[in-house]
Amino acid sequence: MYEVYFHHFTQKVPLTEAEKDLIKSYLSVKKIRKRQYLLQEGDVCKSIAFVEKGMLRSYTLKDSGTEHIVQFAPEGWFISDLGSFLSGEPSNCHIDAIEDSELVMVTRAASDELSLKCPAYERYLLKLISAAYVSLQQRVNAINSHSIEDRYQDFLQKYPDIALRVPQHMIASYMGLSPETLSRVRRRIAGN
Amino acid sequence: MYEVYFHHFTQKVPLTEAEKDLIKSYLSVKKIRKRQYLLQEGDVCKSIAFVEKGMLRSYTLKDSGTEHIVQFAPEGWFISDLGSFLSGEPSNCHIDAIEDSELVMVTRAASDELSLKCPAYERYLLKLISAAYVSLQQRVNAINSHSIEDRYQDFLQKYPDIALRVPQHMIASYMGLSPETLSRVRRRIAGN
DNA sequence: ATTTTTCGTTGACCAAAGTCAATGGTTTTT
DNA sequence: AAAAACCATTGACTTTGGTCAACGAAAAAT
Repeated sequence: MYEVYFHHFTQKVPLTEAEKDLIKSYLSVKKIRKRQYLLQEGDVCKSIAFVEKGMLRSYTLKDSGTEHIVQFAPEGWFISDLGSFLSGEPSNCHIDAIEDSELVMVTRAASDELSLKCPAYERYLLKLISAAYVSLQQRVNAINSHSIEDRYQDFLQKYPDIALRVPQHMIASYMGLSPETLSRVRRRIAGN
Repeated sequence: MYEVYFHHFTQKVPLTEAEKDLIKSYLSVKKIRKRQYLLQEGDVCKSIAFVEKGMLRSYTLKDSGTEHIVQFAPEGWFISDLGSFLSGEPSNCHIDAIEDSELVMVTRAASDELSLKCPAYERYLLKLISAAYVSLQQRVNAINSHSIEDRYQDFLQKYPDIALRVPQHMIASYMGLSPETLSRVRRRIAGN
């Protein structure tokens, strides 16, 4: 357990064995089955989940019942509703497992205490969130300035693993498209 | 000088006078005139700029020459190309001043050294970027799940100051719309 | 093994947004 | 004060993507 987590961690910030043990004492492990919720709309998001194995997604539901996928999280990624996690307000999104998964969980309390006791942990968090911010900003910019053909091809190139493991209508939802439109985009790309 | 900066800072993280002085010694001030560049495509982004006064924007240019505004930064906000700042790679966006502005600048080297010497500084950075991440995520979600009417009204409500100080075609660009479309949206909203 | 459900694709049609062009009002520059 | 540049709006037309409905294939449930 924790292999993927600490591998990811030490890629960003080096750790002594003592620090590793300290951090470990604040973590917990959670297994979750496909289709099971990690968070439901209205709950306060109390943890950040790091994915050791499997894949999760977060999404919002419109009144009409339509899903809008915010994020996919395969192995080596984290998932949470940071807005709710940081503010303590109820979340307006759902998180569930797309595959049977294993997670490393850090609660808000644990994270705050670790931040004080262990500068390396806070540094890791900063790098984690900075990277997430940068990639979100690229996503917004692509939405505003690239064709959906380009955006779909970028998605395939950037997340080939996700593309293979997830049904296409979820990718459409992530891109803000109807499944029919994504299907037509694929045909156009294939046939040239 | 630095009033707005430290006001913003201490809202998020408390500071002793000693810490304040230490941090001050790593900052510098920059004045920039309307239309002047802070960063151009191809440059490496070497600083984070905090806006004391005035307003800046970051944007990308498509081959066709069309601008796509990534972000506005009025007083109390920071602006940078974090991707380039963190990686040291050349930026693919421009930053310029929409109004005559005064900035507090932190270079990458200063930021790294401060992070080591002053935990409060690193904590501030974490909060700053976390907040930016949360608001970006809300933006992506709004793009994928709300009508442009709703998005425009949200923009007006969330950033009334920006809406008043910036020409409408820039807001259109920020929202990924043509100026004509935004104009029609406004008419529809007004006349209902 | 058979029945359901889920998925991706396709067609026909409709609605939304982009493009192009023109206009008139501001603001800036000179 | 006049000229130039910029800006928002509007109309006509085109393109793009959404919606609805149907179909067949594959996967999951029974």
